[in-house]
Amino acid sequence: MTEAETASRPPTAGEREAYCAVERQLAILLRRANAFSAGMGRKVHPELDPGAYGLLVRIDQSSPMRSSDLAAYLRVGRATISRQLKVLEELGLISRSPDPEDGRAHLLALTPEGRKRLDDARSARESQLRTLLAAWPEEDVRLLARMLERFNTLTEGLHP
Amino acid sequence: MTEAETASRPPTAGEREAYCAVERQLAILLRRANAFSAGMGRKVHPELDPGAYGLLVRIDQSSPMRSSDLAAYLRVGRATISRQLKVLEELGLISRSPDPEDGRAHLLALTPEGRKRLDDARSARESQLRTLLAAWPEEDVRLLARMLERFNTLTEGLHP
DNA sequence: TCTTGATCGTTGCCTTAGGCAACCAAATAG
DNA sequence: CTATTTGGTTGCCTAAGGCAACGATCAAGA
Repeated sequence: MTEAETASRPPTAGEREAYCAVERQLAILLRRANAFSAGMGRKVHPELDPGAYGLLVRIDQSSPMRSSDLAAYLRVGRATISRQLKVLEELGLISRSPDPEDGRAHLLALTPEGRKRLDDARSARESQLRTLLAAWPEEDVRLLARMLERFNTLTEGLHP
Repeated sequence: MTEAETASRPPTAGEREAYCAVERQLAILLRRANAFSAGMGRKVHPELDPGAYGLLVRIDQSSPMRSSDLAAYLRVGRATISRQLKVLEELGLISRSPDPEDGRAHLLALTPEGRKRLDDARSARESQLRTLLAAWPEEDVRLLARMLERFNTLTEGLHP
């Protein structure tokens, strides 16, 4: 069956039930996200707040990058990113150098201190997650990661 | 292997990689959660904001229930729940009747109007999700739901 | 070349969600 | 009958994010 057919025909009862289940579980997860993120990063250096963590991860993956790219990737306005980057720069975790090819833009990169803090935070979060998932076999952990990744990929190409 | 053994021995390289992958995908999902929720509920009646939706779902599942149960379930303070319930009551979507067995507590339930709005919101969100997941076979959608449910269950028994 | 429009980043002002602490009323222990 | 605990509400605070406005820069066209 093609994707177009899948999108155009009415859903079967089974499909409706499946979508509804995803929708319900996502609602729970997203609703608990705050407390969850807090628990995830509480052990880390307190100045590295949960919000900053996501920025550092992405900068680490794709530096050098510009702040508007970061905003688009995280589906957040440039204003939000700008404010959070200012804090990260004041803490010495990132550097903003002028883009040699575009006088308006700045290029972001982790400082050595930023990389160290990011590694600390990452292993702390990983350890929290390990505690939580201790009873799962490794294949299930991998499967969860793969399903989440596939789902995240779906939201990649949305640009509103 | 028992759960205790799993929790106590050091992780293998493969396991570390698996936890790290889950951690990374969760970070992306949670970071995009705001924009995602907004997109999910934008089509619904605007007075039914994304935050209220999660409350209505839970009240629908487990009514009659008390507001402190709701707070514990969603991992937020009683204050937050109280304020949001006040709005929902003013909109006529829920009723708060005194608990006959405990003079301090109130029992929450959906009003007919609340149920109607919830059904509208649910089917709108379900439809958005269907558009997003159109290319997935039904088994994969079910699998995603099941993995999310299993993960959410892990956070059920946490009481900080 | 100069002008017009688009883009990058920043800042000000606003709303919303949520936490903490104080409080009241009701229940329960002694 | 007091003392402590618990359910719910409210006041005050912070953090995150959106929108709009702005300055600076780039790009395209007359």
